[in-house]
Amino acid sequence: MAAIYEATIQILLSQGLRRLTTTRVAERAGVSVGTLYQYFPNKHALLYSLLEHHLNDVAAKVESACRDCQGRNLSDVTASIVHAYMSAKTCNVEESQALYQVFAELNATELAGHAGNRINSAITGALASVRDAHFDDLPTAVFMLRGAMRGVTRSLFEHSVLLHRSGDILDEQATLLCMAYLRALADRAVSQP
Amino acid sequence: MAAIYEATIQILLSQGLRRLTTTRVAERAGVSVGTLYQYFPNKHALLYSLLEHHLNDVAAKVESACRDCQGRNLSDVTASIVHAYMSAKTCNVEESQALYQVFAELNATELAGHAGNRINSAITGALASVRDAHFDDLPTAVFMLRGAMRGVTRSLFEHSVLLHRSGDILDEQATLLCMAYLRALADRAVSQP
Amino acid sequence: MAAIYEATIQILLSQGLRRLTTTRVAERAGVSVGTLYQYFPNKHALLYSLLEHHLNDVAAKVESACRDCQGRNLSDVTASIVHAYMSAKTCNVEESQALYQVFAELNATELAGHAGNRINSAITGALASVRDAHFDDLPTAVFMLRGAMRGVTRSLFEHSVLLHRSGDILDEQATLLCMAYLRALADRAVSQP
Amino acid sequence: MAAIYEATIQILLSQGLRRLTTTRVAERAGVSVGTLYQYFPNKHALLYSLLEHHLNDVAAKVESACRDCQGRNLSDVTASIVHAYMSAKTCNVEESQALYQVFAELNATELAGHAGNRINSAITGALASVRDAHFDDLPTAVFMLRGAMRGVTRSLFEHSVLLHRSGDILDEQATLLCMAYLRALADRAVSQP
DNA sequence: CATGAATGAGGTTTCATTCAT
DNA sequence: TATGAATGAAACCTCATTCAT
Repeated sequence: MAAIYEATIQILLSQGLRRLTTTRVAERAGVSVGTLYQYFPNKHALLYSLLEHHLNDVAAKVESACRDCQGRNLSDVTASIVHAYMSAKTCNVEESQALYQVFAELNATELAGHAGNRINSAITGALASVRDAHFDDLPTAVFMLRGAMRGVTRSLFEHSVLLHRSGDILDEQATLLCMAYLRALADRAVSQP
Repeated sequence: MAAIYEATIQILLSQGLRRLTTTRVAERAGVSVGTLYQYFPNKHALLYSLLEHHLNDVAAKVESACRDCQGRNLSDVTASIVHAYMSAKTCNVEESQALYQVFAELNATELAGHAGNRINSAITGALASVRDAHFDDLPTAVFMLRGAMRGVTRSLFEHSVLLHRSGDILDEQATLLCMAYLRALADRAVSQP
Repeated sequence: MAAIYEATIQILLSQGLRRLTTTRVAERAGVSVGTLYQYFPNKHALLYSLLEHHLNDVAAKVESACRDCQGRNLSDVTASIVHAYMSAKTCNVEESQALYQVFAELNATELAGHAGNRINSAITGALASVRDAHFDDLPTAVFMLRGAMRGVTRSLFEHSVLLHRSGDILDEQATLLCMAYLRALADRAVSQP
Repeated sequence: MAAIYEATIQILLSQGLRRLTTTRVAERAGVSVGTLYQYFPNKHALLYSLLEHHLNDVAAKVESACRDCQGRNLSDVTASIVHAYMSAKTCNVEESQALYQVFAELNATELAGHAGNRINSAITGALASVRDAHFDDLPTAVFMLRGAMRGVTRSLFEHSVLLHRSGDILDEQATLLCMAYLRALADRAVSQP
């Protein structure tokens, strides 16, 4: 089954979602179509499952990072979250990249919903525990944060050249982006009681 | 031809890219398939053209906003850019939403490349003209900015509920996000000469 | 479309329902599969339509015969009905024979229902109008009559040799079968008031 | 093996011949496909065997009834035969009903041939032994009789409501149908020597 | 013997595209 | 120029059958 996942990703990258056929996946995975259909009831389920795994991986990493930085100050917490998110996405570049197509095809809202909620909760918890800052409207803050990280990551994959650019610049910039925003939010909360 | 574009978007929204067939588009547009094929050499060209229009629209609006705020201070420039980008995306919600699928399907890098370059240039020019701030690494700053705006917008469309939320909160938050980032960058440039 | 019907019947006879594929039907009909699917939304619809036509033909012939013998005596009416039914089935031997398989496959109850009701009504009307006999329980009589004709016809097709046997013997025997039954029923009704 | 037969019938009734797969049969029977293939060389053999059993059952019951009424008068003999046939079919409603599909699929002529010959011989013998009647053309008489019983029974299963109707009416009517016919035949033989 | 994962030919259906009218 | 019936390659999926365990 790992072979099937792997094959799916390879084809997604080399031929695109449009040319991803169950037959081709099976062939590349070195099994027969019939075998593929014993693991997944249909093509949709295969893609769904692949995406689910990926999103859960990301969610797990973010959750873990958020647990580990509970109660620290804003700088540490933000850096942890951003790093966890971005490295989860970039540690397996091919997979991440391949899945963007799948995400658009599947009505991914539902799927993103589950993993998305896990991420939301984790980040919300972490931000609420920050020692040196307070946020009035956490849901909005978290929404903006995720949007920003997501967009930056997505753009990163499109300009794949940048991926190999002394890797940490973007991580650092993304942290700066998020931190500056959160600090601004927190300052506002203080000055507008 | 406007009818064909319109029909394409309708079908994209109601049936998804997967079920978008040239026959269905023609039917919905009230013309015959043959006619459709006189305007567009093939299906790909139709989608490509649709996306191109959209991206050029956005680029044009951002360019216009950037021209209008040349030489102003950071707050004004940032607010202008963010507002131009987000309102360009949200003024025609259905279209924007529908096109996400197309964007993923087409190897959009090429396409985004052209309109993308226009946007990059415009923002770069605007930021360079800002009176009260200076940026060492403009390309990176612009890259981050676009990524952030893009991600926020994308998330917005997925949680379509938020679209109807007292409209300007997100615009305002996005501006805050971008401005805080740019200010932080500028401050850094000053203190690390 | 006539070519498609014809091809379907040919294949049903030569290869059986099991080997009847849409591709084969199209090929034999001299059209492409695509064309077949422009006339019939799916395989089931093709078979259904074929069967419907046949059953309606039979129903029409029986109805016509029943109209023409209104008010005659039992002998004439019975002979007319039996002859109409059997000749409707035997005038197009191949078609009738081929359709037995289809009838079993489709949950034909529904289909037979419509044409079946037409036949029932026609026969009921004819029997009610018979001058020299009266029936207490017409529904049952009609049910038995149809069952008998049907079974005899069916057996006839299985022993296709008999089809070429001085054709009218079976028609005559079937008439005898039905008439004897109806006469017995009528006599009973008289003697058991 | 009884479990396999049973499972086959269940699936035939619940899903239809089209969805009857060896895997499904095995699963429902609580064995593995491999095991199923140790009892039956292939799917066709399973269905064939099932049908054969059924037809032999019917044949055996008719034969038995015919033996028991040797030398009686026409009424008794006819009633015996009809009752034997119809009760053989209705004692196991589900099985009978399920097998109609199989009968149509298999080129049943061959199969029906064997059991059919047994039934033919039995009925022929019984009719030949009747004390109070004589038939010139026994083969035809038997052919008609079987056809009539068969058609009535088949219709009965299609209108499954009727199955629960004070059970014996149809048995009685079928007897009436057959007896009237045979009596008419016998009378004719006498008057047309 | 029993098992059931693996096979892959073959079936149904869709759809981009053409071309005679 | 506009039409839309026809095309047929190619997609998804099923299932009878085998064979290593």
